Amino acid sequence: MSLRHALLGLLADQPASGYDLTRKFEVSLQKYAWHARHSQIYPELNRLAGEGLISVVEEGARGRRTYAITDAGRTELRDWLLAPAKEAVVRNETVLRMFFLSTLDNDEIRGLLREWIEEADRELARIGESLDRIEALRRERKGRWFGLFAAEYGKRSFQTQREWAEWALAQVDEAEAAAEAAKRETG
Amino acid sequence: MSLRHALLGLLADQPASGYDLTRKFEVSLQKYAWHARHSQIYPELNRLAGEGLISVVEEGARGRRTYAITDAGRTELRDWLLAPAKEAVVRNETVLRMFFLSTLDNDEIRGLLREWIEEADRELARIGESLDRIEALRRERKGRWFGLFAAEYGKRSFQTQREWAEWALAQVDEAEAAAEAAKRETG
DNA sequence: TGTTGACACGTCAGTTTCAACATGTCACTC
DNA sequence: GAGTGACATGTTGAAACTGACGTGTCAACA
Repeated sequence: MSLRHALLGLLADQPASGYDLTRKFEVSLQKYAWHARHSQIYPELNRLAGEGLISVVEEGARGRRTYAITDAGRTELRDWLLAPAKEAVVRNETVLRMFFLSTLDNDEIRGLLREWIEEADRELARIGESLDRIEALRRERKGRWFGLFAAEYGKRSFQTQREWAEWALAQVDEAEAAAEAAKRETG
Repeated sequence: MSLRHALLGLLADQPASGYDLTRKFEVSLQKYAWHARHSQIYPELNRLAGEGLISVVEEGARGRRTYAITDAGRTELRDWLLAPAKEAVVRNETVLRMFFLSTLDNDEIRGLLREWIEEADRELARIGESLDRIEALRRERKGRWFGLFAAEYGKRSFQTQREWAEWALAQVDEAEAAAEAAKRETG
C-alpha cells in the first residue's frame, strides 16, 4: 500500500494536517504520482497514528490536528524507498488511451493529440511555477531540495508528452498523404 | 473503470482468449499503462460478454475461449477514448519514490538513481524489439500501426527517465561538492 | 508411464479505493 | 445577523483489486 508511504513522505518534509495533506495531493502528487481523496487520507492518518508512525503535535481550530512523522515512521519510509515490497504498480489512464489511439479515425486522433499538447503546456506552466517556488525555498533554507527531483521529472515527462504528440501528428499526416497518393495511383 | 476499456482495446486489434490477454498485459500494458491480474481479467471478460460488448468466437482445447469485440464494444471503446468519464487516474509507485528521494542520504540517492538508469536501459531494449516487431507487421499488413504510438511513447518515457536520473546524479554530486567546500571554509 | 511445465480458467476472502453523504467551524462581508 | 465560502474531519456502502488457492488439460520428454 503506497498511500501510507505517500503520507509519510509528505510528513517527512514538514508537519501537516489531513486537510493540508489533501491539498498537497491535489496540487502535486495527484497528477503524475499518486491519486487519493480525503475520504481515504483521514482514516489512513488515524491508522498511521495508531501504529506510532506519525503523531499529533498540535490541535488547532475546527478540530484541526497537525501530524508529524515519528522515528518509526522515518524508518518505515526509508525501508520502502530503498526496497519496495513488490514490483511497482502503474496505472495511467492517459497512457492507456494512447495505447489504443490507432483504433480511431485520423481526425479523431489529431483531436486527441492536440488536447494532449494543450494539457502538456498547462502542466508545464504549473510545474514551472512550482520549480520557482522550490528554488526560492532552496536559497532560503540551504541544502534542502524536497520536491525538486519530482518537479524536474514532471517537467521532463510533460515535455516528452508534448514532443511525442507532435511526432504522432506528423505520423498521421504522413500516413494519410501516403494513402491518398496510393489511391490516386490506382484510381 | 479502465480495465474493461483496456480489454476492449486489446480485442479491437484482434480476437484473443483470457490467457492471451493476461500475457498481453504482462508484456505490454503492465509496465507503463495499466496493471491487472488474471483473477481480475477473467471475471471482467465474463461481464463484458454478458453485456454484449465482446463475444466468444471460438472454443479450443483446455477450455480456451477466444473472444472478439462486437460493434457495441467498439462504440463503448470509442466513446471512452474520445471522452473519458472523469479526470484521468494516475498511480505510479516509482514516481512516488522519486518524489521523496531527497529524504535519503546522498549515497542512497545515488544507488536508487543508478537502479532506475539500469531499469530504463532494460526497458529501452525491450521496447526496441517491440518497435521492430510492430514495424515488420506494418510492412506486412499495410496501413496498420496498432501499438506503435504507445511503444514510441514508452521509448521516449524511459529515455526521459534515464536522462532525468543522470541529471539528478549530477545534482547530488554538485550539492555534495558545495557542502564540502563550505565545510572546508568554516572548518 | 511418470513427471514436468506451460496452458487455461476459475473462486474467494480480505483489503483498498471511491463517491456520496454528513457535520460542524470560522472569517468575512453585506 | 444572515449568508457565503473556505476550513476541517468524518462515515458508509459499493466497487475494484489482490494474493492465494483450486482444478484440470495437454505436449514433450525421460
